[in-house]
Amino acid sequence: MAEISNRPPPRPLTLRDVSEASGVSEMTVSRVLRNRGDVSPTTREKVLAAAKRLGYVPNKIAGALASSRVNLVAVIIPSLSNMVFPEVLMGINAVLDETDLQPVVGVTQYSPEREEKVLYQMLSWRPSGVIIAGLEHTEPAMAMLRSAGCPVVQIMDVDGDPVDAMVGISHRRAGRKMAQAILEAGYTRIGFLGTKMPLDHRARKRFEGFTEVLAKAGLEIADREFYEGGSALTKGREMTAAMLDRTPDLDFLYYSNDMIGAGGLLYCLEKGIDVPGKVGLAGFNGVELIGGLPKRLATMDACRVEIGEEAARIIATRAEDGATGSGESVVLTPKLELGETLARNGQGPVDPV
Amino acid sequence: MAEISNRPPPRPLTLRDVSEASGVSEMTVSRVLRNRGDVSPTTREKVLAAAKRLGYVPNKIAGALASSRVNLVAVIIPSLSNMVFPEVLMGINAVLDETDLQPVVGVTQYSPEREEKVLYQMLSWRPSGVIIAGLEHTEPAMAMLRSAGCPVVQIMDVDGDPVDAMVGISHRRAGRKMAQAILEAGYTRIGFLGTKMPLDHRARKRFEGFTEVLAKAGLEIADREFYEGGSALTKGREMTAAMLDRTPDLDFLYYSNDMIGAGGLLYCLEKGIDVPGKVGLAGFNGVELIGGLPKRLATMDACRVEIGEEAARIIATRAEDGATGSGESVVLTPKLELGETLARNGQGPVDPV
DNA sequence: TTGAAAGCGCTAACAT
DNA sequence: ATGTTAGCGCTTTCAA
Repeated sequence: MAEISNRPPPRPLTLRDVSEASGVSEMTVSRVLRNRGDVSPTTREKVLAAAKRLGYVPNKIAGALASSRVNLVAVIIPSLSNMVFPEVLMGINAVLDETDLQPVVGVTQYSPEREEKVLYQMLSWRPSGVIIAGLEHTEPAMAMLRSAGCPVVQIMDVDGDPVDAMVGISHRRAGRKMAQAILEAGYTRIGFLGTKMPLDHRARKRFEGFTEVLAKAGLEIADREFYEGGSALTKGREMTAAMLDRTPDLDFLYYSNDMIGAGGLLYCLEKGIDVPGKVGLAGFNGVELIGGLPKRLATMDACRVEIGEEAARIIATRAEDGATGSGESVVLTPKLELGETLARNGQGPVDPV
Repeated sequence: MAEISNRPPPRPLTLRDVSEASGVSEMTVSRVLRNRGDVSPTTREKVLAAAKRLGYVPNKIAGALASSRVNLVAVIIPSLSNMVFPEVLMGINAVLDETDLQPVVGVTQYSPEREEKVLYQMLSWRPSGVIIAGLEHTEPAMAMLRSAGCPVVQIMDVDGDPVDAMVGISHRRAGRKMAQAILEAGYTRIGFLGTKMPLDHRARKRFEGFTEVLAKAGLEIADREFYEGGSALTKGREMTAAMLDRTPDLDFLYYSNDMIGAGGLLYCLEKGIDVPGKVGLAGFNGVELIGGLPKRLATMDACRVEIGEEAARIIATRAEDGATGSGESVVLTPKLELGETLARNGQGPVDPV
């Protein structure tokens, strides 16, 4: 029996190895492996067999350099700990899976400096597209986005001007709509509970829209509470307790996200507080979890998965078309869901916004 | 005033552009930009200034090809919709952030075929390391991992043999420990509720460990219920209702994850069922959310963040050392947390496992 | 249908 | 401390 070495070669295999093993030129091997150009079925088989037998994995680095085509899409998001962003990623994944594009995820922790670094790193791979959360960036980051040389889609927010394309919802409008619904239901002593995040522009815009409508009605936020870190559900509980203790005459609590809202809801139910009779509650995001709570929390869907899908679709389409389009703008409209925690005296708002 | 064009150049900038703009050789520019070798402070400044002024972003594709060094780490996980995996990613991110390594995430949707494809894609970028969930893979995937030519860390599970390194917990042991704790607390009519996932080997192993201990005590699972898709919290509610309805004499419900457990807990509390007196409950994972529930659910910490950190640390260390180590095996021990839902007659287990 | 030559933009290795 | 030369492993382009 001839001696056959099965040890994996110490050096990664190259096209040349496949070429020699199949007795066909490197060029033809390359053509077979990429399904480009005409190759006779016989040759094709020979090459495929050799490649498989050797366990050849093409080197995309070299391929990308030679063709200046890279199938990577840079995705830059602030965080992974808030399910909102993994959900956006799911949308992106779902669409890119149909193409040969690969998402590469960078996380900024809501830090502009980290965002700048991550963006620089990603651009140095010359990706086929950039999907980045938000419209606000440092000046250097903006400069990089402008001269990225590939489609750039800014997501989640549409209150502002994009560098190129954008996909998202208007958080200012979301805040306004919620305020309107609350006022129409007859609530007037309203508390706000949210994150202590000066750099979360979207939360800020929602808050601004919210207070704007209150102001028009001659009202102000009656109390407010902010948190940082920790389990959102627990924080929601604690903040709610603190606030109702401090300002007992509040009749509505507006939470900047569903998780703290859920915590607040559980707290109120435990304390036997009549929701939404005595106190109404609302959150933001429309997370799936709400359906499993004892009462469905009022919320507004942030269209997370859809945003990811649309953004990916823009990149994918431009990649196919050879970068036809530009400046696409997809404005999604979050649905207001009253659930069972926003309806005073059994009467909900009439026709919000 | 001289005419200065500020339009971004149509062609991406190269080292050569910086070289010409600064009057220094390409090689020296390269050295400055990578902080390699000795460069006089004067030259250094000139180069840095030119690079910044032009907005030069190095091309890592070319760099990687020339140096055969790639700062990418392939991370392959089954899903993003279960917070477990984003948490692992957070651990990986936290550690890699200290290095110049970049994680690239691939999602398999628990499909072995997709896993194979994703792995192939990632390996074609010749990453500096692979972090992949699980010990079970298709034969071709195993072959790829074996000949990856870089560190491979299999995570989450340690019940089996790794290709190279592994970091995780023993799910079989976790199942055993929980069963033991339940039996010691005096529960005997036990129902199991979990996902309908033949490909979730870790859930399967927990279940096996669990039933193994029951069997030794002469017991069997008294009822079982499986689900697929949908909101875990809601499913937990529904399955619990169905099971207690069908088998009213159950005194314990073991859930394969905390989210469905939380749903079950909320349901029981609403129905006024005495927990843990009439029915005890336990989940798995140790998610943060548990702290915000009306009663803390018994669970077992799956060490998610820590697993990510350790895995990343192995890759990072080997990347520094020039691949010294090999075959590292980190076995973490999940803490059993009895919470407030596993203690019959106010008496918890004595000394589990 | 196949092959040969010439780079892609950078860095290793060797001058100087 | 700086420059020169020769590739890295592929694909593009042109030729046969």
